[in-house]
Amino acid sequence: MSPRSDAARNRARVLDAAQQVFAADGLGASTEQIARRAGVGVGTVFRHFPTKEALLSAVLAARLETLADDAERLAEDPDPGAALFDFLARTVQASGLKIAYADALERAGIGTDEVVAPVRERVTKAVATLLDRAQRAGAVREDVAVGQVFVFIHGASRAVPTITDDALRAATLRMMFDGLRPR
Amino acid sequence: MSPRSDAARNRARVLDAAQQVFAADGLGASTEQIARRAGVGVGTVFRHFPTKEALLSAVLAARLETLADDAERLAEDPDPGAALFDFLARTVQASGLKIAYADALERAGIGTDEVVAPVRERVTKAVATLLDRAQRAGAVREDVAVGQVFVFIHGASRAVPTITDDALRAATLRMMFDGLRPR
Amino acid sequence: MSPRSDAARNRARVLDAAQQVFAADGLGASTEQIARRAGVGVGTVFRHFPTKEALLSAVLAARLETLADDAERLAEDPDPGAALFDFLARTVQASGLKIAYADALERAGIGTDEVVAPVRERVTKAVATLLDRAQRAGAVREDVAVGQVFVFIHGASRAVPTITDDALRAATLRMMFDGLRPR
Amino acid sequence: MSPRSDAARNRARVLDAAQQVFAADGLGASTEQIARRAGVGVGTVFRHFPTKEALLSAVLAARLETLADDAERLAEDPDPGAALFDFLARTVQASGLKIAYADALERAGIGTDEVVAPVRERVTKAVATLLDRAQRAGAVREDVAVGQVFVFIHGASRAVPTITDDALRAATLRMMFDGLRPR
DNA sequence: AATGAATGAGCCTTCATTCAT
DNA sequence: TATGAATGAAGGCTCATTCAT
Repeated sequence: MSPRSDAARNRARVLDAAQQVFAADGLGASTEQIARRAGVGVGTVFRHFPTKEALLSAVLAARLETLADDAERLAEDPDPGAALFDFLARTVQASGLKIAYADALERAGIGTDEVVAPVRERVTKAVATLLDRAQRAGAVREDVAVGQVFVFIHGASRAVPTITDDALRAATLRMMFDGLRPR
Repeated sequence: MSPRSDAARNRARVLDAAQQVFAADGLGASTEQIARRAGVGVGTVFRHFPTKEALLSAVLAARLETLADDAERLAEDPDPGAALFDFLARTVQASGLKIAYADALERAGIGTDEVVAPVRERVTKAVATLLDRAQRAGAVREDVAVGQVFVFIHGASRAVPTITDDALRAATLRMMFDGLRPR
Repeated sequence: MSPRSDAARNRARVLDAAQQVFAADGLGASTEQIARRAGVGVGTVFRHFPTKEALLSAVLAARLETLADDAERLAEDPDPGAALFDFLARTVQASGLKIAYADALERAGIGTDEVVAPVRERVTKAVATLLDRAQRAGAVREDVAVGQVFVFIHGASRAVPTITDDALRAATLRMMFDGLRPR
Repeated sequence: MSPRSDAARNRARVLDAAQQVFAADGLGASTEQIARRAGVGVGTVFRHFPTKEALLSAVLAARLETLADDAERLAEDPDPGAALFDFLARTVQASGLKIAYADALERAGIGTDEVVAPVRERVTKAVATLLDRAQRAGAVREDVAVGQVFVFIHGASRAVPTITDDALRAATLRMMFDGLRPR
């Protein structure tokens, strides 16, 4: 909290706070609120992220970074089918973001910017690999394109977390992604 | 025409305008804008819907009303499986609301109020019937509950309309709902 | 002050307040301050003048309107020389605006907009007439162009009002404008 | 080089930068911007000039210092009339400050402080000498006081530099100062 | 002495809501 | 009942100033 002591730490705290607040209150949450949650002044938020959009982009990028990590790690899983569906489940269930993530995914302009674009490409590539392997293993329909997988993620991220019962939520998630399997 | 009917007409115009504006610009659209679109003053909007939330509720209720109508009509369809999936596709593809609808569905507080609750119950009942018949006909998994159907609707409404290519959108929709079918 | 009672009156009050406040505290004065002076809420200021620039333009336009009126009235004066110098003195001495007026005159972008442009043209024309007549009467150098007259006005408006002694201020003003006379 | 001279060099750089930035962007320019231009951190700016006002004063003082130098040098010119008018023209045309200079001159509080006061007195004295000599030589009206000369400088500094055409600007300047000459 | 991150007051602007007409 | 002007709380953002390093 002391000035200068660690700018990077503050940046991270703001990012964290933003993640939580956006998740809890939607993208409309005020910068003030985020600053409070991060334990810093508004000015600090704006110093690190000059615009609300920039903050949003950063949150989204951080989120996608994690996704990419997950996907890349799973690309080496011996069971390609399980790997893909694991990835999907983990992604949707991931604590925290939820709404903000999905919201951001669909907001025009966000996700197109220079901060997010590279990460997005990385995730896309990783998921494409996951998908390809799953298809070769016969665990996923042949006619599924990566873009569709992201639509599934988007939809599931939005809707499924609204279920509070753990078992039911898991079941619904599985069911929705079952649409990707061969019949 | 009597003042009574004048008022009724205005109410309808506002509701219509709200539907369009929310669909086009999101729930953040200003009341002013809705009034302009409806060709009335802001005051009139507030006379009919004392709060933005009330307006939202009314829009949602109207939307659900249509859904219920659809569902009830389809309940008499000779092919129960087709009936359910027709209903789902129609619901998601329905022009207009889309995002606003889904947004509203998940906003806490909305959909729980006295305006929406009854309609919601009606839709639920109608969809339950549709679902039950489809299950009896073997077109849908036995272990699906109505609640889950709504989660599917919610997710699909959010994500699928972001696809601009008509054929791809339809295919994705079908694929997602395929998760409801028996394997 | 009551809503609706007289929107036009409120607009005028805001304009008046803006004039005074800008004159007293410079163009940087806050809208809040202007609202307070006008006895209205900030929202009202923005309803009438959607932007600070718009308010500035309006103030400037109002000011120029008065100038144009003055100039046009004086164009019929039997003594062309006196007419021009009267106009100049009156313009500079005019209570109120002072700083804001001159500031606005030089701010790029302001004075070029659609609100100010027409009035500006009107003043220019009127002053051109005044100048022309004064030159024909031999009261002003032949080689003076209207543009230069405005530069004189601008400079004098800025500097002369800083003199508090009435007689000295008048004398200085006369002296400065003497530069326009034939030698 | 000793820390002493380091500090001195920095002070000068800041002053220089401030001069340029104020001239280019007006007194509203941010301290950050000035620091950047000077190639130092904001902290350094504030170490040397604890307040924006202090910085402004310093800039003004530096400017007046130059003026005083000019005036004192010209006091020995064999042609007293030419000397005064040369001084006036040079002062107004002086690249750099222009607007900021004039702004500062009229802002209450600035120019009255302990930093500026002494220099101001020095300029005043020097200009008084210049004026006196010019009057004795019959190049300037008898009834002109030093204060009025400064008002002329102020007004001309504000208005004349807005003219972009070199010849026209010079002519206008001459014309305005002609007001000081005997008729 | 220099640095620049942190701070928070303050600015412009938007918008739901009220209420005189 | 309809209207739209008025209101003021909030929101995003800027900037002078402080202070740990």
